[in-house]
Amino acid sequence: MEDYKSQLSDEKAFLSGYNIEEYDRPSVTTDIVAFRIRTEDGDTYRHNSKNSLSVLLVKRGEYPFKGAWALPGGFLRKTETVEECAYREIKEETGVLPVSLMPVGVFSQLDRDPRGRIISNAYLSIISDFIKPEAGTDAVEARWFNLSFDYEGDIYNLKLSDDDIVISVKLKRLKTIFKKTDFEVMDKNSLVFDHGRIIATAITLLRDSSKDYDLIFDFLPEKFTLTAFQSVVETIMNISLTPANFRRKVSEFVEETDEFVTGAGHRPAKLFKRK
Amino acid sequence: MEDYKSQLSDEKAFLSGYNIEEYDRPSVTTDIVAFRIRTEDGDTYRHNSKNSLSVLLVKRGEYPFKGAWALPGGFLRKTETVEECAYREIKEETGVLPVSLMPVGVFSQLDRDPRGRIISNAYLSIISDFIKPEAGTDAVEARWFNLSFDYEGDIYNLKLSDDDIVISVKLKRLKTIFKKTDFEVMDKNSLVFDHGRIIATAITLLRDSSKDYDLIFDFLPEKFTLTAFQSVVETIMNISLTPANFRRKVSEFVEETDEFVTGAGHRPAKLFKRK
DNA sequence: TCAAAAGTGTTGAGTCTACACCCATGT
DNA sequence: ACATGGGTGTAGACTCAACACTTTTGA
Repeated sequence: MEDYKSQLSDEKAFLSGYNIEEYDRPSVTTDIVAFRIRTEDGDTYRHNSKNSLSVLLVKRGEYPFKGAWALPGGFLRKTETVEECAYREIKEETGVLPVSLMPVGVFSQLDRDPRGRIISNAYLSIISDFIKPEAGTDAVEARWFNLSFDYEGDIYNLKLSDDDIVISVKLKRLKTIFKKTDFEVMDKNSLVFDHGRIIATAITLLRDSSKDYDLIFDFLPEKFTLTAFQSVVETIMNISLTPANFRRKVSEFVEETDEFVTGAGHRPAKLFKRK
Repeated sequence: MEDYKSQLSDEKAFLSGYNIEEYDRPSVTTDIVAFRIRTEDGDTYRHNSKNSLSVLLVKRGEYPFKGAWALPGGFLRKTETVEECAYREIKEETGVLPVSLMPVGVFSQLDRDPRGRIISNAYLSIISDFIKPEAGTDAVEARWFNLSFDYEGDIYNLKLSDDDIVISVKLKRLKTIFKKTDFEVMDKNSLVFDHGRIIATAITLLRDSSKDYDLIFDFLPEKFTLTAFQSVVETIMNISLTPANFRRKVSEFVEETDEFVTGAGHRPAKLFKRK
């Protein structure tokens, strides 16, 4: 430490002569995989409504892949961190503040973008239906696509659909020395860039991180019924649970309120808060 | 999808006119937090040797911070992915192939490097003592520093030491909407750049990821005793375990061999393999 | 002989799962 | 009245921490 401090004036000289522009620099972007639980309407009397997990795609307004559906995202600016960039992009694109924003990984394959060397930092974002959108949304066409992500062995099938649009991606789960789950897209051209791979990685992270229920609350309003809570878990994990055991398991994470939901044609449900 | 395909020739025109150099681009580096279990020698008769967790630092040969200890790492090259860059750097610096290489996160604070806008992708690497170093090591001074990382409440203390050199960093654990554990360095100048923050994040990830024992095997040779296995877990997690229960818990992850370790002054220990 | 580590057995507390069962409601 | 979801109780299986105990060795 001492011999470094004695050289501070040399260091100043070095820095004033240093020109960062002389070195190779890639372009850096963020892409955001924004998740939302969409409530499907149907019979409301007696029956609870069903949920589905959806992800936000935007229609590209510019080349490359103009007109194709892709993840929202954009270039990193000079005066912001990567996290701030992700936050700004999702806010511009959806008009809402994301409840959470979690790093998914860095995607830097040489051929991932036809414009050249562009590195993407992917973020997982959760958008709550219970937070009102702000004004000032970008005028891009954005749609929530219902998502399914199933597997047989190492082969995964990602399906994004909204009305008549269906995007299907087949992926293979890889084991690498990089430990974290990684996927290889088997059928190219189904989703632009490497966005299929990014979404698959993000949904895997979402499922892994949901195990301690921490992320689950981000999909819920401040006060919720345990059935709503359970339904979000089931939707995300694509499993089904028994209510009796679920409510006991989560009891340590929630706190009763003295409010109830009535008018549903069955016994009123108590509202809970996060503990 | 269709209206995008009909525009392929427009897209070609766009791409041929596109000049990536016109846009802001940051410099991109990787920094590697390489961990190794160091066996401390002492009495060998009857007593098992003690382990300690250590991390690799290199003495900076260039400005800025010339002469200070820092994480190994370097700039991303044009023809490699971020992962390949991390792999190349750690190989050049230690002369060994890392057994694993796991992404820790992206560090992009505006003021993290005095040279200008430089984004670092941090990787956690595990170096096994049981893999022989290759030739062709860079001629930089590199040393393994013993690591301790304790906390009281939200305040964490990171200590790196080797012989007479002691580097101490005090950090605060943060709760953010970015979910993943993040730290803020409280006493600047103790470690150059934001390397204190990076190491704290990496050791937290190492401990979290060790819970399923997956990473633990990377510290071990192909065949090992259950006591050696337990000792690695204890060293990393900074806890102490009872052998009887440990061996039952890990039995599902390992497989017996018919070999034994003898000559230790007590009952021979059976060697196990990863299942 | 004996200290140290290797390894097995057991007990009691706690947790998890499946399922039976009652409660409260609005049409 | 009754179907539906809300909610509690409980028996048996399973898991886990603590600790007593036996085995094997080399100086």
